[in-house]
Formats: sequence, C-alpha cells, structure tokens
Amino acid sequence: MAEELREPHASAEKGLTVQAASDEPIRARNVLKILTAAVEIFSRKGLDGARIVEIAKASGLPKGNVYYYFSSKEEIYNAAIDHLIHSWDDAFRHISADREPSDAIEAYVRAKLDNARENAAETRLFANEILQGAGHLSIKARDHMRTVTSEKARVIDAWAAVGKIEKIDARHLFILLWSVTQFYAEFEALACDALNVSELTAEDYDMAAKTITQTVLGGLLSRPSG
Amino acid sequence: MAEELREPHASAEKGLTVQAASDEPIRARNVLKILTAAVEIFSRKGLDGARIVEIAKASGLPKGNVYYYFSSKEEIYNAAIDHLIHSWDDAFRHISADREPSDAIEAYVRAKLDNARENAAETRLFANEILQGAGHLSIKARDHMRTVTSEKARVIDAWAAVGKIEKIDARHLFILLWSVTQFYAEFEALACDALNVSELTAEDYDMAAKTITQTVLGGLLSRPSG
DNA sequence: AAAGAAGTTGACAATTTGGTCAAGTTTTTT
DNA sequence: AAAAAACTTGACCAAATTGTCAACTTCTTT
Repeated sequence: MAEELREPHASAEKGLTVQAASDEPIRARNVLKILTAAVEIFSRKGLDGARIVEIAKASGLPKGNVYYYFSSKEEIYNAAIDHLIHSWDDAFRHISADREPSDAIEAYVRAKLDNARENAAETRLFANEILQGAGHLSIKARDHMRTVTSEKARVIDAWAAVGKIEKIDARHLFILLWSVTQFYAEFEALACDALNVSELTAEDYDMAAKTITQTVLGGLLSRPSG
Repeated sequence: MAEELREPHASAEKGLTVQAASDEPIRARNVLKILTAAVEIFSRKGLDGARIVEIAKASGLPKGNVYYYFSSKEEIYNAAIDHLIHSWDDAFRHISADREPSDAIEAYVRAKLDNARENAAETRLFANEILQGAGHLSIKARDHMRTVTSEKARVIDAWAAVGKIEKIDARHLFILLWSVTQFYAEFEALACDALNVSELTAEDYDMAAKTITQTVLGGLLSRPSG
C-alpha cells in the first residue's frame, strides 16, 4: 500500500451544489459547473441521450477534467437528480392547516410557478426522470414524497371537514396543481404556441397564477348572482 | 443502368400505421411493428437516447430488416411523431359553441383522459418531444395546433360573453386541462406515488375525471349554501 | 522555497452504435 | 414453373462514445 492514496472521485458529498466557494473552492466551483451543465443537458436528452462531451463543453471544462470529479456519466446523473426533491416539496409548506384555503392554495400555486420559472432546467430534469419511469429516484426520496403527500392530503380533508372547501379527492387535486404549475417550464414550447407568444414572460406566469387560482378556487360556472 | 432498380426505402407513406393488412400486407404489418416498438422506446428515451437495436428487438425484427423499411433512426422518429397531432386535437371537438359548457368540458376531460390511458406511449412520446424543444414537430403541425387553440379559445370567450361561465383566460385554461389530463400517462410513476397505488386502474382514471371536472367547473370554495 | 497534494489536459484504448450489404429466402407476377 | 420483385438476415464497417492515463501545471502546506 502507501503507493496511491489520492481519492479523486469523492463526487457530490453533502450540499456541494448549494453553496459555492468556502473551504474547497476549486472542487466546489468545478463540481457546480459540471452539475449545472449536466442538469441542462440531461433535462433535454435524458441519461442515455446526453453525451458527456456535451456536458463537458457546456461546463467549459475538458472531458478528462469531468472524469476527475465524477467516475461515470451515471454518477453525474444521480448527483444531479439527488437534490431535486427538496425544491419539489418546498412549495408544499404553504399547504398548512392553520391558513385559509384560498390563501394557502394561491401561495402554493405562486411558489410552484416561481420555482418552475427560476429552475426550469431542474423542473425539466425531474419530468424527464419520471417519464423514463423514475428508475433513478431513490426509494427514500419516493417514500418521502409519498409521506409528504399523504400529510398534506389530510390538510385538505380537514378543510373540507369543517366546510371551508368542497369535498374533494385531495390526491387528485394535488396532481392537478402539480401538473399545471410545472407545465409552463416543462413544455414551454407548447405553452408558447398556446399563448401565441415567442417566449414566456413574467406577465405570462402572473396570468397563469391568476387563471389557475381563479379556476381552482372559484370554478368556471357562474355563481348564482343576486 | 438497368442493373438495380429496386427502391427499398419507401417508408411511411400515407397512413401506414392506421390500417394494417390490405394491399401490402407484409410491409404494412412490419412497418406497424416497427413504429409501435419505436413509439414505446422513443417515448421513454427520446431520439438520441433510443438505440435502434432496442427498437428492433422490441419489434421482433432483426436490425437489418428495420433498415429495409426505414433509412435512418431519425426517419423512424419522424414517422412516429407525425400522427401524434391528430389524437391531440381530436378531443378538442367537444369544445363547441352549441354545447353547454359543463357538458362540453366534462366530455373533453374524459376524452383526453381516455386517450391518454389508451395511448400512453404516444402521449409520453409527445411529451418527450416537447420537453426536448419540439424541434421535430413540423411548422405545419404547430401552426395547426395554434389555429385550433385560437379557434377553441373563441368558444370559451363566447360562453363567458353570454354569462354561461366566468370570465377567464381561455388559453391558460386549456393549458390547465391539457397538463392534468396528460399527467396520468406521462408521469404515471409519480401519479401512483401520489395516489398510493402500484398501478393506475380504470377507477383511478374515473376518479381523476370526476375530481378535475368538479374542481374546474364548480371550484373548491364552498358555494354560499342556503 | 521545497515538497506534496490537487487539478489539468490531450492523446489513447475499448466498446458501442448507426448504418451497409451481399447472399439468401419467400412471395408475387406472368 | 420460371422470372421478377419483395423480403430476410447476419456479418461487416466506420464513426461516435465512454472511460483511462501519464505527463504536466497550479495550488497548498510547512
């Protein structure tokens, strides 16, 4: 032994992608570069469709350098999707029993839309991973999502129990809210066509939030006025 | 000349994938086999991620035979996505000015969900194509979608104008309906987690239709009763 | 400033992949 | 039944792609 003790492939440890410079400036910075580029490429092409030279080029690093930090394409992919879950259930905080349903749901929709707009690549990557069958999401991550969903479903049920909202299947309601809030980032090309614009602006997202909350809260059918 | 005049790569002519046996039984049958397998594989992996040996294996034909009918992977891909649009706006028929909004929208939601369930692979392929930027959808196809969307938006506007429904942004409303009805097929893994089931049954789809129409039509907030 | 650790790089090997093809078999036409 | 067209197939090739590595430079430690 004692010959080669350097351990190059430490890869994504704790929250390497979150904060950048501190005690390991070069490594942290380059890993961040690689993961940022990887999220972008993987989000469009998926694991098998992405070429690591593409990721290398997008990160500004030569390919050999990428392999200095990660030992395989799959390792990059796993590191990239690892912290997706956090931003996923972050917006869920707003669904809490002590708030008024209309406030809570509007806040949730806006948080979800903001996140989708600000982290479009991550949102697409998540979609891509689910499309392919979610084979790279850890059991732990999926368990967490199931737990949080069940917990929040009870909040909806409680609102319905005290007559604050209509009786509704909470889980299908969540699916409705997830799908539409993610749509604008995931299927931007289609959203642009539907809205007859060349790209989505902040105003489009704002109008989306208004339309979603108005529809989901108040419904389409005219209220019995007078 | 006069040596080799056979022209193998006629590929996907008119509606080869629609009807099977008739005047060109072998070709039609094999092209259908290939396209069916291709839709499945492409829907999960995308154009770049799919391997043609995989498609060949899934179609039960040797790779060389696949290349007898198609000259390249991209040609298979284009043939596969070509007729996706048809099923897309098929459900849109239900949104017509002479129907009652609640009937029309419920019928639309059910038609869209049924189609997503029956043609899950096609639905996923469409999603995958849009995710990647819709670069393989023809200008003509996208124009058609824009036209139909605008046309149907006028129906919504007309309903609102005569007071049958609340004033709403029709285009964002369509996005809401598209996203949620396609979600169950595209992100089945996530839907299963959310619903706490191992696979989606007809009952799940039925409950989805009920929840969507109830929410969109009537809204969550309790009606002023009494 | 010397030494060791960390990071960089282009060239290289091994494998996979898209696509070709000649020689065969089956089907259709005459 | 003979000829022609359509179809089948595995072997083959060239290009692309993943992953390796030895030599090199830069940074950190003492």
